[in-house]
Amino acid sequence: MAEKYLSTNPYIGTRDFYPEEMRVRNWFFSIMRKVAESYGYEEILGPILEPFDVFAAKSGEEIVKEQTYHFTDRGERHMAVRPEMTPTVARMTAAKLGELRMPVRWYSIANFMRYERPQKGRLREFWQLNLDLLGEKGLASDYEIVSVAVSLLKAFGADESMFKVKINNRRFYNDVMREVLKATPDEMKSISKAVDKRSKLPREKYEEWLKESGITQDKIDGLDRIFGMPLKELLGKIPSDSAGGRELNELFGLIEKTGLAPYCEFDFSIVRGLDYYTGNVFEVNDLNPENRRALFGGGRYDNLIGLFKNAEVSGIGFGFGDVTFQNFLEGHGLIPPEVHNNETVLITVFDDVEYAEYIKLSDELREKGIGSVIYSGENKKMGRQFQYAESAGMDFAVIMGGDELKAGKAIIKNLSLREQRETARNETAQAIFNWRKEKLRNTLT
RNA sequence: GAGGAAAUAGCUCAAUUCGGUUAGAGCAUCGGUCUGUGGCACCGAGGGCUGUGGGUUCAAGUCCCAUUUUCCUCCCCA
Repeated sequence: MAEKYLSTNPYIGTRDFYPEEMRVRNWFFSIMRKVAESYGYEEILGPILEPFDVFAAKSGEEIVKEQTYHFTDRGERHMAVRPEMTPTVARMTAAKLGELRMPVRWYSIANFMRYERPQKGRLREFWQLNLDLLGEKGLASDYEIVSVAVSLLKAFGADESMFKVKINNRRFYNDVMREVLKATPDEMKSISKAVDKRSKLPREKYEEWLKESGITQDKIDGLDRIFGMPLKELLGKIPSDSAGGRELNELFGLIEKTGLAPYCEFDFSIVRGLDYYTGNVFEVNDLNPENRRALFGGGRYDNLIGLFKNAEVSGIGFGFGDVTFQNFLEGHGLIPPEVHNNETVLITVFDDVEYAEYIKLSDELREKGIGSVIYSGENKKMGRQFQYAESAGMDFAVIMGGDELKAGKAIIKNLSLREQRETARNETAQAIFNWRKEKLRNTLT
């Protein structure tokens, strides 16, 4: 027999956002927006569906073949639910190449889907801040992107003990593999896959993995020597005209002269899964041992626009997922308690005041930009009314009983501080506004 | 795609080695003590086909099979 009712569970790997969850999400995305805009980035958005081919060309085999939700529409078009934003950004840039003034600084906050087995820090539907700088090849833009990444985390109160930006370069990586390790293109592929595991896997397993791919002990030892070398030494071992080496060297030159040095480090194991990266690539890691996942991943892509137009527009950017980020915030205790409140005022009610008076008060508050709700429970004990307000996350209550009404006054009560102030009835909105501002100042200092 | 663990009230968990009356508690919710100041106390109430479907048995929350979901690990990645 069929089940009597439909399941209330959201689809596997997706989440419902109730007000409580939505508040947290809105809070951190609004801070991200401010940071992005402080660097001159403008918000964009694209459709959730793109032609399958937009992703097929460059996103990496695994993502497209195994993890994309795709289907044929009624017009026989092969469509995919976006698993990432960058191809859409490339398409949008290519579409308006002639009229866009370069460089373009864009960001978006959007949801994506990947058909995967959900686990810690990874779901099937996730949201992501995506930020890209297009049309500028110089290292200043690489630096800027790293700087935005660091600023984003610092805006939440994170410091260098909590995260690390790990930087490498695709071209440099290839040069080192070829010149120092003398690896063939085939070997390079297998090594790339294993490199990521080097620090995570037990040593024997790591070696076993490599040997299975036909990598000799000689080369494994060579790899170890490479990983042991600081960037400067490695740079000395490859030809001085290596573009990747120069890019990496210049980027670190800037980083060392500015405030970013404590947050960044060179890490030869950062390769990134997406196929379209060409130059500098980076990953931001949570240093909390409980949340060993990359918070961001990003890098430079030189050839993506070329999919759509015969033009060379280089871009650099990153994606910053909400699932791992929330783990990051929770893990480091960076979600302030006020986030769980909303700015709504409860108007408490008394039987010795006509209900119409409360409607008038509520309308007045709304007109002045203060959201309010009139208490509507059966039980009108004051304690009950306050409890209701607090559990609903409201920050203020207004008390206007018969006595206050006669005197032309009202009492505003800050629910979290449990303090109250008397105000003239017609200045209620202003008084709440002022008190909220005080509160904000206190939390900022 | 591979492996492991789990699923009992809205939430967190109980339910006596080996199946045995009517499946309990805390928290939360609602009502009351108590309509002028909420985090306390006391009293009371509602809420369960024990994830779903089969099977074994006189008897299943408990044992077996399947299935779904959740969590974890791997692959991969944000």
